[in-house]
Amino acid sequence: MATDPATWPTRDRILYAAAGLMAARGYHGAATRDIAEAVGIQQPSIFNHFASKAAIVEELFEYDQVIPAERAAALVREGGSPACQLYRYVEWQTRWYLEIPFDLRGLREELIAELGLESARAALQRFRRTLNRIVRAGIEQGQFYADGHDFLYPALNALGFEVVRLVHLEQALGDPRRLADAAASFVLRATLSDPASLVAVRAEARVLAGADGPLR
Amino acid sequence: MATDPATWPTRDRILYAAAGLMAARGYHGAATRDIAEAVGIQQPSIFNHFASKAAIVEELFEYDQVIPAERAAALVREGGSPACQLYRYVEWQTRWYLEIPFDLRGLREELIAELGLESARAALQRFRRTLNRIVRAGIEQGQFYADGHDFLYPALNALGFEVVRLVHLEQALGDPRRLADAAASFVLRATLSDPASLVAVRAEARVLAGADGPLR
DNA sequence: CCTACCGATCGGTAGG
DNA sequence: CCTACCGATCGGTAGG
Repeated sequence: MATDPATWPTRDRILYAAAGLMAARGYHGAATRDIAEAVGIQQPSIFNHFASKAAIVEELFEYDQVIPAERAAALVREGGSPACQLYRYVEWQTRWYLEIPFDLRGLREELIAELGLESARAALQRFRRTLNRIVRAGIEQGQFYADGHDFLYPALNALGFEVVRLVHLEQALGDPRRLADAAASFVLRATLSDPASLVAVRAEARVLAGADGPLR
Repeated sequence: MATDPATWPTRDRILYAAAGLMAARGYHGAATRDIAEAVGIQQPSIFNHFASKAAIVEELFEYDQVIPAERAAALVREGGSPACQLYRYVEWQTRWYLEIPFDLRGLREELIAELGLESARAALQRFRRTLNRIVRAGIEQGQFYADGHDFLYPALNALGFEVVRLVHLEQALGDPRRLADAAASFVLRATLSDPASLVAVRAEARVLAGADGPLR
């Protein structure tokens, strides 16, 4: 997809407009007429591209849940210490939300159950399992502080949210890699039993990722 | 307010039902008819207690923004090191969300602007200023890691969310004070330039709070 | 706190 | 991708 939404195919422009409006006013607050107006088409034309309003959201959850869950699982398969896996995931997540053009903050988890979005539900479950596995292994091996994991999942969510917020404020973000490292370091400082080992974790991650790991 | 919502005055039961439904389906997804049904009255009767649907939300923001902002400012006035102030605020916030009966997760910040809720807007601004002051002082004094503050505000929000989620899952939470300490410790480990100083920060907070500080 | 009801807006369909 | 339109539901009012 090109960087300027105005040049995109209608289908993608619908996704883009829907995401933005739902981020501002929530799923029920974003009317299909508002979405159509932002795209520059009439409201019923939306249903030539999507079977329903829920189908638009389902596709947005692909970016917000399905792909991140797959990536987390892939990073675990690539090995490394639990802290290294966590570091690499947060780093990847940050760069992911920086790269995609959609504002996904309107995608509250409750929508998955309300709209019956099966693939998103399965992805969320998979992601939580993967994260739990990393945390449990890290605690067993003494790499993670034993009590910190209660807040890890919401902390990850919050960092994702914050990155999206910063992107859509068009704030000066600086280098994506620097921001990704800052986010991952924040999480790991809160989680590592020995925060001084963060330097070693970062080095381990760099080796595993190679000099210039691709985003996807 | 008693612990069983069924025994409350109608006005409070409207607040309780509205909060719960908005947490599940968002502001626009929670219809006044749904709220009335949960309360056990007819839909138009709601407007005998509140001038509008927005007025219900405005009162809920009192618990979610106005009171926390006041408390943060009060804690700063009570002194102590910046880390101590931050620790005490997170601890208080956790106990606050554990104590109040409302599920406030439907109160997205964007609602404040959309509905023109002036007191909530002012409180949010005040809270952010207070938090920035603490963080700036902590960095200047070398107590906080200089790069961590980007993620502090969203991290605080996330912890609040998570506590509310745990409460409404009716999960075994154990001692509120233990959970409050865990939340505050999580934030401070991510923020302190020397995480080992957390023990000293905790001790400083205990002295300032006295043996048994009241919640309000 | 109720019944009766209002105009506005909702997601979606028919048919081209 | 459009116009015309549907039944359902929305927040809120009138009047008791």
